[in-house]
Amino acid sequence: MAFSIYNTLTRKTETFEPVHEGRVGMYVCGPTVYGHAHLGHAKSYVSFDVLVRWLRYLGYDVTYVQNITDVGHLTDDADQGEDKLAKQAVREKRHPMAIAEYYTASYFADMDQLNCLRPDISPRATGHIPEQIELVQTLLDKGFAYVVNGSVYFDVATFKDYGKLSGRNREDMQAGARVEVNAEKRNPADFALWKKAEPGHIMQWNSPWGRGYPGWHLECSVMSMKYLGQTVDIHGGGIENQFPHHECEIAQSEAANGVPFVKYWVHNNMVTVNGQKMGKSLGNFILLKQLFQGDHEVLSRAYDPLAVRQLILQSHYRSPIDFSDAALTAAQSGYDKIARSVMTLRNRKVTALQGEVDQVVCVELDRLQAKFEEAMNDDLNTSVALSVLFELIRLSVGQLENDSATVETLDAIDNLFHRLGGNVLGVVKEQYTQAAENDDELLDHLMQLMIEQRQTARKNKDFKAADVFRDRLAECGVILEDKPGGITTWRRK
RNA sequence: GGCGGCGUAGCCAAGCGGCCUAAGGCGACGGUUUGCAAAACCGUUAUUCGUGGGUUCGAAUCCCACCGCCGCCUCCA
Repeated sequence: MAFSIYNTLTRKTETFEPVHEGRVGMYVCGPTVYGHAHLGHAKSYVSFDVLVRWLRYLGYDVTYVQNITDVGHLTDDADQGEDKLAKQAVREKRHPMAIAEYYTASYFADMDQLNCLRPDISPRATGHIPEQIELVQTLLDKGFAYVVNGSVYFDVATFKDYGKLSGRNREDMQAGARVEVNAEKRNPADFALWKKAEPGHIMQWNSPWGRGYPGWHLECSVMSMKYLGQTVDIHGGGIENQFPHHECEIAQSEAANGVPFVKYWVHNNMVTVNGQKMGKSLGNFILLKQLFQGDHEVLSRAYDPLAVRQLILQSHYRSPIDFSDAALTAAQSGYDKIARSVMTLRNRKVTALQGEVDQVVCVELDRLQAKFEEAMNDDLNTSVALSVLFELIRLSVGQLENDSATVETLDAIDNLFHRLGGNVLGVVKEQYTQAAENDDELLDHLMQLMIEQRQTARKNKDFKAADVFRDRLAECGVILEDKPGGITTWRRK
């Protein structure tokens, strides 16, 4: 069965066939780096990470490009609103590029925790200003754009396909227009390609039209074309970007190139928190760092990044997901079960006997792999794929209870955990350690416990036992030092 | 006002015309195990899919109506 994916452009699930056989170019709208990543980023990038991993599993040579938006565009196309990066820069009293640098590093750190593979290319918008100017010039030359007072706008009336992605037409939008009309535009639906910089605007560049900065749809078109060609196989992003962002990308790209910009548009759905849209003003805005540390009033504890990943994969990427403390707790329990089962299996391999692979187990493994592949091929049904992992656990448990299970049989099971749970879903780790993330704190507590036990022995004049404590700890590389006043401290050797 | 989605057990969630008297996870309950716990393991937990009609030999799955919830249409992943 071939891989099928839902294409927003055609509103159908289609069999996936890349433009060039065996190779896939995939572009995903990346974050604007003016703050730490939040739950919405997690859902989006975990979903696309699984898509990349699945394509690679299928044998495609994937080039995954995800931009970093390091120039904060205006909040709308009218001459109002603020540049988000500049705003944050003022708040933090740092240069906008320092802000971008800082939050880019933060973003990658969070995505690493979620076990998202790094994109092959992470191009920065500010590193592609010449290319963006070039595209604007092309559009002007071809008559799809016009200059007004140092700004350049795309003339929507010249592009007949405008609205094909989002199912809108210009008439409807004019009827329901809410955005204050920018007097410079010929048509309210026209969008900025290049904006004239106001005197106070920090991030600005020279252009044929004067000092200014690029419109917010431009960077994705330019960087997608530069690294992946005029027609990319997959362009992904959040559903909220379907209009106007992606619609505008299509318009400017196809007007310039005369060929389709994207073959498959893939959009993932949004997250809610406790049933409501996540928003800064609603008090339910959760950053990933807060989630991983349990540092938020709606959270009862810290959650393992991979448990969060598992929660995301439990539902479909095109369905909205509601994050709640209860949902996270449930996902954490499920994740712990997988981790413990895999650990138990791997530990057992050390002592198991050598021999033949159990053929009955093999047949079952083949069945599970087929079920997994079928689910993933069906528009990435990660929920069913994940359920296969739990079936695999049951199979594994059965073998662990069987004293004559061979290393080879256990290996075959582990191999499937590794390939399906690890390589594809990214919830099974390569290596598990008993140690917690915050080892130092744990160590402190354990040492305190040890010292208390030894104090009790000393109080009872059981110096022999007290010495055994000290000697055994010394063997572990820990030195105990008895200070005056009955205080005992410890240090590493 | 325009566009789109959703409503399946206590909770999350898959299924999208017959294999469904509906996966999987969490929780709960009963049992095995345990000095007691924890963990682990076994079992039970929806004859029914928001409500009411209709189409069909057959519907959770298609159509209509109604009720309820959510998102997008302004930057947002």
